[in-house]
Amino acid sequence: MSLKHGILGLLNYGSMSGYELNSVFKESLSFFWSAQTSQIYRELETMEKNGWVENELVIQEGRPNKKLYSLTDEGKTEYHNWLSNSESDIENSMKIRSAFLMRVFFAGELSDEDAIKLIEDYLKECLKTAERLTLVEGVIDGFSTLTQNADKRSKYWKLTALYGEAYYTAEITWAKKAIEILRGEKDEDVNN
Amino acid sequence: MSLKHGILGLLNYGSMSGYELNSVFKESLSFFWSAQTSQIYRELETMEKNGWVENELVIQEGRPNKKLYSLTDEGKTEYHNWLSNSESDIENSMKIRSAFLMRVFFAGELSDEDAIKLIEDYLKECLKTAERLTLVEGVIDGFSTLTQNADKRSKYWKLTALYGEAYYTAEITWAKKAIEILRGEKDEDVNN
DNA sequence: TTAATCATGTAACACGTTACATGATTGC
DNA sequence: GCAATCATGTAACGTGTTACATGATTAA
Repeated sequence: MSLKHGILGLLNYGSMSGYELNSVFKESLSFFWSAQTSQIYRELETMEKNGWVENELVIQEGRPNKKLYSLTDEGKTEYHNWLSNSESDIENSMKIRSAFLMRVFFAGELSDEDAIKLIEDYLKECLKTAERLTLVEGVIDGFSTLTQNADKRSKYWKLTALYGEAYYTAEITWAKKAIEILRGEKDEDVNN
Repeated sequence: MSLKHGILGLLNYGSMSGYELNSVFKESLSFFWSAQTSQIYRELETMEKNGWVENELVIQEGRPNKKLYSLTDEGKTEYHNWLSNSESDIENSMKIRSAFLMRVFFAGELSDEDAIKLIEDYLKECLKTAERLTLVEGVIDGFSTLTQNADKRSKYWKLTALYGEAYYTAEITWAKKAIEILRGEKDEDVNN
């Protein structure tokens, strides 16, 4: 149920329309929880049925009308319960889900060259992503000027950025080592 | 579509019933791609409609009859295409999806103590999981004696285990550092 | 002889993805 | 004046999760 709680968290910063929510989501939470636009609109409807949010229709000129969503008291309660009752999601957050690793698992079916190329392609993407990540701290500083209580919040935002760095560093280290191992074994074969 | 391809990969080792597939899946692929029993049965049906697998009903005594699934030529083709056309899934494998990180992002709403506890709980789970992982190499060695061509395959299986070690090591390092940072700032506050 | 678990699945619902629709406004 | 994109969504389908059903066999 994390998309719902991500939305609650953002609406807790202030009321927003679905469109704005979507943009803010993509600039912040999408780094560790991606979601399509259509999904956000659907979740908003469900959350409204749950009584977690309510909306006010804002009539606009020259552009489509919008629904300004805000948290209800029930929504705030739900949000704070989710935040404090840690145990629930942690087990799920332990799980790795990677189609790439599945391919590595089956890479014995490929030639050694193709297997090495597979990991090299992954390494390249990781390097790219890691580089993009260095820009995130800047975004955080920019975003934090938009909200009150910024110091306390941005401290935690930065911890998630730090996580990203640690994560991709580990991916890169592993990929390099894997390639080394595979190349090493290949050369041994050649020498025997 | 990775569940389908995981199933193709396992059936490529030999024909199996849904039940056996499920067990083998849980012992091997579930480490990086979890799936419910019910999902595996459904995917098998879809894959049969796609012409990727076919099944033969085996009548049994004293226990339920079973459907022995095996790959068709089309299924083999699909499997090898998936294995070699790397690009497709790599972008998706870049994505992090973690409800835990979402909580960290919003942890500014919590007291410092509760925020630290959140990360400590995560750290504990990571340590547990990392420990369980050391058992995996043994499982791999055991499993590899069951199949032909074991050397080449188990080399890649071990790379995925190596990945797991690198991954959880990074998580643990990050979590410890995060706790240190949060504690450090707390103590500074006390001293000012 | 009762509880666990083996071996097979089905049904319903929640969540995620892809593709499309509408009309205004801005940039070239 | 034409293309891009802003701002709002809907519809259909694919994937993942939860809960349940059946009857045999094995272990305490």
